[in-house]
Amino acid sequence: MAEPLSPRGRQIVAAARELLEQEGPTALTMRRLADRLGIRAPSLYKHLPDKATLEAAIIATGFEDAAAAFEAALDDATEPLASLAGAYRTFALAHPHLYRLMADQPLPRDRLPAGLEDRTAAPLLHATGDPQLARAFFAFAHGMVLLELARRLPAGADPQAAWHEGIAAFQTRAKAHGRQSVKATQPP
Amino acid sequence: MAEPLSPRGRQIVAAARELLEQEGPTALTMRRLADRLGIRAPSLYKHLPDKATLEAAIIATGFEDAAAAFEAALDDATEPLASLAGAYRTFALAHPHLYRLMADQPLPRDRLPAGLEDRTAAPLLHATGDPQLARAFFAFAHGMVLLELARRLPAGADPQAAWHEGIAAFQTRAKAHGRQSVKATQPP
DNA sequence: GTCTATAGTGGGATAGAC
DNA sequence: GTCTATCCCACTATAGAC
Repeated sequence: MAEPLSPRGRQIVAAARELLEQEGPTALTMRRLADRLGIRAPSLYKHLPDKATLEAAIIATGFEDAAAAFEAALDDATEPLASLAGAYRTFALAHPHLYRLMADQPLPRDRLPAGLEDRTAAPLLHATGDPQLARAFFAFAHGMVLLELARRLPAGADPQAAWHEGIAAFQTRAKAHGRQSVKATQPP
Repeated sequence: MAEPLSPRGRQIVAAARELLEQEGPTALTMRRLADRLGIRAPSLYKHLPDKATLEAAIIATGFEDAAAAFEAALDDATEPLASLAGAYRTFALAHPHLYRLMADQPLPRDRLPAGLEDRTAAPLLHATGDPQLARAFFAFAHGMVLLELARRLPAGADPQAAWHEGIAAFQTRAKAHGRQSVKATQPP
């Protein structure tokens, strides 16, 4: 689905991601990007067909990084769900504009490498052991991160405490699921 | 903080909300709004100082509606958290563009009626009995709604099942809090 | 309360020369 | 691979007449 980019194309994507992360989505224009590369905007179109392709390529690099971070968080974790939540939060708060580009809109799945979305989701599925619970926990983490980024929690609120409450709630639920599964596979 | 609007100003805000809800945020321009009202864009500025004021006024009407819906959901509910989650989801899915305008960005608190944000949050605080848990549940509901609106759950996924998992997790946690509170106020 | 005219800014993208 | 020149679009907002 996704046409491979030339080396120059990848340079452009890297510069675009920097621009987005440093100055936000409104700064990500073909003109500003060209400025940063020391060329003129029309020259970009020799390497990329359009802006949508550029954004999809940025999103893909974000998913690669996120997947790696989530996989690392799961290694040797004594509390997988808590570790994963920490990695999720760290990634999103370290890359707020990138995170929003990745998560705020329908995924341009046709323009992403095959399997990348699944790879990013795999650690969470492993940590929860249940797809529905994974989705619910995903929603919680996504919501917390967006509330933090949009400064929507009350001024005096301690986000860490809210994270802790949510993680605890889902850990309990995950253990309940675990017991159910074990019971179900054992004779009565 | 917020200057009261003239009757004509309120008509304009109502038309703007319709436009936003029906055609999305990119359609909410002063020109399109004027078209809908049968006037020219510059005429709008006789009734509203700028677009930010218009958006804040739309947001305020959304909060009024949401607060009323949440309060109704809590009346006579046997499962307050589940009832509130249902009302939250119903509101957001019925008004997707409005919801995003209300929730995706820092609140223009200076331009909103005093107390409106607190009134909207009150039912959730009542249902959870704990501010941190309320924030965590808020994040879950917010995240679920955004994942649904952005079609970010896998194609075959059943959002209802994920909602159910999350609600169950937080209900358990709320009951644990309840017991703790009771215990704490009773002699050992 | 509405209009016309217009300023000022910015965007994505193409054609064709070098 | 880069350039200049350019098209066409859209937006917020103001000034001043009626």
